[in-house]
Amino acid sequence: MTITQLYYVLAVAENQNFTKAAEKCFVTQPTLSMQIQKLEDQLDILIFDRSKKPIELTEIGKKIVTQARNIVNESYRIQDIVDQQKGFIGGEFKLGIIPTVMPTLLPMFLKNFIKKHPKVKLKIEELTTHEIIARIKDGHLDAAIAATPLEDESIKERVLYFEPFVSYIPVGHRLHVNKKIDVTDLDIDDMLLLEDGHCFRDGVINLCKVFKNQIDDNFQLESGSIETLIKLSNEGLGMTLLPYLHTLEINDKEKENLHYFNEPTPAREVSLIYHKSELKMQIIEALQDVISGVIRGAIAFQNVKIVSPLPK
Amino acid sequence: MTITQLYYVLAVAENQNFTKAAEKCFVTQPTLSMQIQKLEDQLDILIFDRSKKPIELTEIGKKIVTQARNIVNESYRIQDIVDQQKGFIGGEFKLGIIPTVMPTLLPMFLKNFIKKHPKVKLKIEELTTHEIIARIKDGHLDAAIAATPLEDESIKERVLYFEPFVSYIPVGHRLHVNKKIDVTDLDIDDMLLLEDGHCFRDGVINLCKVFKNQIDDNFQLESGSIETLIKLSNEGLGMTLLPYLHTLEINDKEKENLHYFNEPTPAREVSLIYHKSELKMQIIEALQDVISGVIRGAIAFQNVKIVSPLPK
DNA sequence: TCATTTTGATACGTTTTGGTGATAGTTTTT
DNA sequence: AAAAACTATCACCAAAACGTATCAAAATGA
Repeated sequence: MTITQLYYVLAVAENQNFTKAAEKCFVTQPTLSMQIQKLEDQLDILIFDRSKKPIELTEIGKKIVTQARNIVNESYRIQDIVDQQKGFIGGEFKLGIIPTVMPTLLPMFLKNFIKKHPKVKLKIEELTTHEIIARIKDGHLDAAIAATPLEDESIKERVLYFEPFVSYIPVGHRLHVNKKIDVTDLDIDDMLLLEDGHCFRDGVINLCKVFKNQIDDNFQLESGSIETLIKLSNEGLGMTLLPYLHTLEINDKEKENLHYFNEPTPAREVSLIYHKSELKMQIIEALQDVISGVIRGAIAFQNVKIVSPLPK
Repeated sequence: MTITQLYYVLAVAENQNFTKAAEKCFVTQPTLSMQIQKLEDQLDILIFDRSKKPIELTEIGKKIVTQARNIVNESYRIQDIVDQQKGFIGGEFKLGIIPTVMPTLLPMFLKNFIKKHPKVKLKIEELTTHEIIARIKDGHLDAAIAATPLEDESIKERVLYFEPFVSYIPVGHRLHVNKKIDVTDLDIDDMLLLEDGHCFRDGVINLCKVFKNQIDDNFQLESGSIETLIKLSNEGLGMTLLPYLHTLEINDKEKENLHYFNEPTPAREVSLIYHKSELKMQIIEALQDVISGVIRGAIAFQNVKIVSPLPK
């Protein structure tokens, strides 16, 4: 049994296809077939059920894949230990970011980070919290930036900042006259929401403390981007909530529609999250340093109250 | 990096000697040297400091060895998963047993176990609790039988039985007239003890609740075996305590010197212990089944009070 | 101090293994 | 029925792993 064989098994399990798996591993398909057969022979079991199309794992195959992932990940840690010892910060690093953080935070720290750590090959992907959690667990992401707390056993969190919610209330809305807004003023029914899947949406819903059995979904305006929410709101279709960093980028005219909350200001907690196995911690810590550095000064709120990003 | 290379590193780290390590791995010394060099080259570090004699691990080498042990152990688990799936109970199994349990318990279950599980190649070693803990942690033992609780994070325990302490009081001793003995009657100063390192000794000391600052060690009779303790006691050199199973094997004359304790009877807890990683659980459970089977009936005490086997 | 032993590294030849390309045999898709 | 997609198998090659013989350095010991 070799680490390579286990790696091949993982590739086939993920792609459900020998040919594609071979490409991902940069070897030919026969190589992969033979190595996996060899492993199966040695263990005297079948890992894959080749009669099913697409290929499936056998019962024991599933258990072996779990353990194989373990071993392969642990083997990466050897290089990690060496890097740590040498103080080397580099190599490929896959970072996920949720959509409502990506456009505002990324420009703030990316150049800084690349300049400070040129040897790190950052691969950044915009993903929902749900996708992020799955990919951190299966090793396809090294870390991610998401709203927390996630309450997930196998994921660790390092808080980066607290980002207050700000109301965006168009002229003519019943709340537009109020200078400051209180959480109790909110009504989920005239609130423009992001599409399902965005944790910011869930945060807003949690904040509104919906007591009704279900949200009235006969006519619920939803959008995929915060930019669109603002435009819809301008059209008089309702108010909406924005993450604080977004409010720094809207034009002066629109800024007049911003209404801050009474303290304690509701806010989301934005964290750097990563697998509990703590692989590539040097890079994770480097990221944390850079982001904390740029965010310091950008957000200066006291007395915030964290809103859960999870659908209840 | 291969699992084999990591295994070689472990062997050298343990033996502090390439030649001996090579023997243990059933390869020649150049093979081992080359593979380790190759790994060191790939990682671009030195794992061993070859200038020291005997050879030493470098700082980073120590970390790598820890991780290598991890990976190698986890790789064994693949075979384990397969065995479990097949219901196969076999292969080499290294069991440690503490000296005060070995002679009484081993004959009771060994034949049974071998008959029931002929494919298991049992390698049994008599070791102190201290040695057992170390060897379970470094993977040289698969499981052990010892007095518990051990309060060790990385070791799991499955209680096999509670074995009462029985007083052995020779004719002429001040307590010989008492039919039953109470814990409060005990005096550490006229008690014959096993040598240092035996957990049964520590159990006895704990039982005696020594309030004095230190045991009077000007003249303290100690012995390496319980047989000897009985003989010394017969010579009038003091009383001693025996584990219950030992009392089943002494001759009728000596049986008259046995005095049981008032309830709650002080007893030691004897458990099957193993690493928390739960490798070879099928065999461990098979062992537990067999031992529990033979012990049932052999010990029928209610109302026992467990004495800690750890030196305080 | 000088011979002997121990021990790790090196050189080189042999065997094993991991890998490729071509192709055959299935199953699925069109 | 033909084409496409996919995995298994075969022959072959290059690289890796391993063994034997040998060397150099350090430790041992007389």
